[in-house]
Order: sequence, then structure tokens, then C-alpha cells
Amino acid sequence: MRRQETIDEIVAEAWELSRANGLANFSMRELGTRVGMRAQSLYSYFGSKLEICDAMFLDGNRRLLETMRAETDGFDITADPTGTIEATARGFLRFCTSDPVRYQLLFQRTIPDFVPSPDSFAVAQEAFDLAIAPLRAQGIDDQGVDLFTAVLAGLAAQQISNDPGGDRWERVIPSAITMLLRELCPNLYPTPPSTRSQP
Amino acid sequence: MRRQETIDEIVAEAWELSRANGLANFSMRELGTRVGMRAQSLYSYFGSKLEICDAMFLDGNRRLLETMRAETDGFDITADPTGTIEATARGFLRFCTSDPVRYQLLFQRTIPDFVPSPDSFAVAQEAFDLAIAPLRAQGIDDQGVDLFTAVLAGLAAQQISNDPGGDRWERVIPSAITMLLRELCPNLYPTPPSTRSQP
DNA sequence: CAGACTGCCTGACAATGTCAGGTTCACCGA
DNA sequence: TCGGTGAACCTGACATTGTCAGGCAGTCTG
Repeated sequence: MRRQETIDEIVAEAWELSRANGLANFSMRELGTRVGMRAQSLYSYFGSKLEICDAMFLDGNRRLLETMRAETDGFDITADPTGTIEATARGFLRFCTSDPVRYQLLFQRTIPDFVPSPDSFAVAQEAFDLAIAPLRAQGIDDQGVDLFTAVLAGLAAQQISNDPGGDRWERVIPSAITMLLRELCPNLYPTPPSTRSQP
Repeated sequence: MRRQETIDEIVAEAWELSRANGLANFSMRELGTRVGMRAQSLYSYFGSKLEICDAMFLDGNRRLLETMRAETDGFDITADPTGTIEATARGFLRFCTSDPVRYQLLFQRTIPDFVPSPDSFAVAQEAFDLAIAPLRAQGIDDQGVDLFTAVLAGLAAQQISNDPGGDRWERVIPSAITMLLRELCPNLYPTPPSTRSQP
């Protein structure tokens, strides 16, 4: 299908421009030029600029889904629950910090008037469910999951907006995860003697 | 000073419009009409639209500063450290969730090409330092502060973007704070028996 | 009273997202 | 072979945007 290829190319180019100039901070004319056509011709593929954003949203969530799947693949939830949880958490954070603009689109309500389509949203939901599956498997309740997601979201947000490209909050990940596990599954993760440092 | 009053009115109206339509999602013409003049006349008060954003940024941070001051006022850091920390954390989160658009401007890099002026940034820095003073007073190190701010940022972000107007993550605040205090100042906050629930 | 300053105006500009209406060309049934 | 259909792209035009340049009334200052 030539058409689908063109659509994919438009989305890829939109990502490129967003990474360079800021999320959705490109003109239709510029995007059109990049894919070899006039701005108006883009409208035969997408109904509006926001629809392009929705396609990017969908694309980003598909990649998240892949990433989370790949991350949990090597682990056995029942055999090594804490290992699985740590891996998914790390994988998620790496996913976020490796592409700030994508993070902004997927996890922050930042584009005015943009609302994900039901289809895209469904993929987002699926990715989320997969990401927290290891937590559910440990019997962590809703509030526990909310606490967990809040901490991860916070680490990603701080890392991206206060130390982009650096590792200031990345270095906090180990203590954050052990802290969460101690709080949420004390049976698996009994409080050790009394030091906080981590090599 | 009539001039200063007009400036304040412009900023106030810009907040109003942002709350209604999304951050900075208003036209100069619309803003001008609201304050009784043409768009072009706004340029005798601000050099550009981004300068208006900067004024909003400054305004928001001043309010944050006030809020944090008011919040810590009733507490004695040395006499009641955990109480002070809890109060500032709660105050900060209330500040964030009570005005999502303001939160977006102050804590998320969301407006393309917007960079705070040195003056505004200084106020932001001051507010931040005040907010974490109780943590410093407990001898919490840089990494500990980063962990703390990440958790607070995450709670605010999740509450705002996933349950705006609700209290889903607000209800997690107590466990989050005790979790942090147990992690960061184990001497003050020894791990109690072994329950996590909190009324 | 002359001149400067203040506060707002009008006019115009380029850039933007988007609509309406071509034009070219491959393909397909009769 | 002809007529039709649809895909892929075009040009032209529109209202809306942020912003610049310059003008005009009033107040203040010398």
C-alpha cells in the first residue's frame, strides 16, 4: 500500500520536526515540504493538524507497548516479582527520558484542544495495563498502584524538565524503587538494617 | 501608578483566558479587547506575547512563595520537623492542583520557545529553596531532596492530568509522605509495626 | 506656549491552518 | 477503444494569528 507508506512517512517527519522545534511546533507547509508535497495535500491523509498529533500519539503508545513487552520478556513474574517490577520501572523511565517530546505528548496534556481518539486511547490503556501488571500480580491495590505511577511520573518529569540529557534523577531510581517496594510489598521486601545508600 | 495597574490587569486577564482556553491559548486581539484596547496597544506594555507569559510566570511564582510562607508560618522547624515537612508538602500540592494551568506554566516546559527571564527565574528559585528548607534542616542530602521533589511532582502531575478536579492522588498523599519520611529520615520516623493503611 | 511624553489608535505585513476546486494519470468494465 | 472512477497532488484563496510602523489626542514640563 503506497498510501500507508506515505502516512507513516508523514508521521515520522512530524516526530522529527517536533523533536527539533518542540511538540507540534511545526507548520503544515514545512511538514509538507519534508515529505515532498504542499501543505494542502496533507489534508488528503489527515483531516487536520490535530489528527496528525493523534497519529503520533498512537504511534508513541504502540512503541511504549513494544518496549514494555520487551522489558518484561526476560522475567518471570511469579518467580522473580521484584526483579520484574524493577525492570518494568526502569524500562518505562528509559522510554520517557529517551524522547522528551514523545513523553510530553503521551503523558502531559499540553497541546491545546488535543484529545486522543478512542482508538489511540485504547492502545494507551493497554500499555498502561501491561506496565502495571507486575504490581497487580503482587496484590498491590489501587492506591498502591497510584502511588507507584506517581513516583515514576515524577521521576520522569523532573529528569526531563530540570536536567534534560543528564542523569540527576536517573540516579535516584534505585532508592525510589526499593522505597516503593518496601512500602507496597513489605512481605517481599522486608526493611533491611538501616542504611539508604545503594552502590 | 496607572501604568502598573494596567499591566496587572493584563496579566490577570491573561490568566483568566488561559484558564478558560488553555495555557497561552488566547490571541492578542482577544486579550486586548478584555482590557479595553487593541492588540497592538498591548505592545506598549509588553514586548511580545512571550513576555506576557513571563509576567504570568513571575506572578505565579510570587504566589507560590506567599503560599509556602503562609504554610510554614504556623510551624517550628526545629520543634516539629515532620509536621513542618508535611505541611509544606500538602501546601505545595494544594497549590498545584488548585490551578492546573498555573501548574503547567510553572513546572512544565510546555510553551514553545518560552524561557523565563532571569528575574522571574530568581523568584522561582527562591520559592523552591523555601519549599525544601524543612528538608535541608533535617540534613537530607541532594539525592534525598531530588527524590522528595520527584514524588511531589509526580503526585501533582498525575492528579492534574488523570483525575482533574478529583482527589484520586490527593488521597495518596499521606502514605507518600510517611513513605518518604521513613526513607529519608529514619531517625525521626522509625518504621512502625507493619501496616500501610491510613485513615 | 513649544516640546516631549503617555496612551491609545489605524494600517499593514508575513505566517499560519484550512477550504474549494482543479489537473494528471493509472486503472477497469463495456 | 471509450468513458468513468478514484488516487495523488496541485493552485488559489480565506480568516486568523503575532507583530511592526506610524499617527493623533491629551497631559505634563520647561
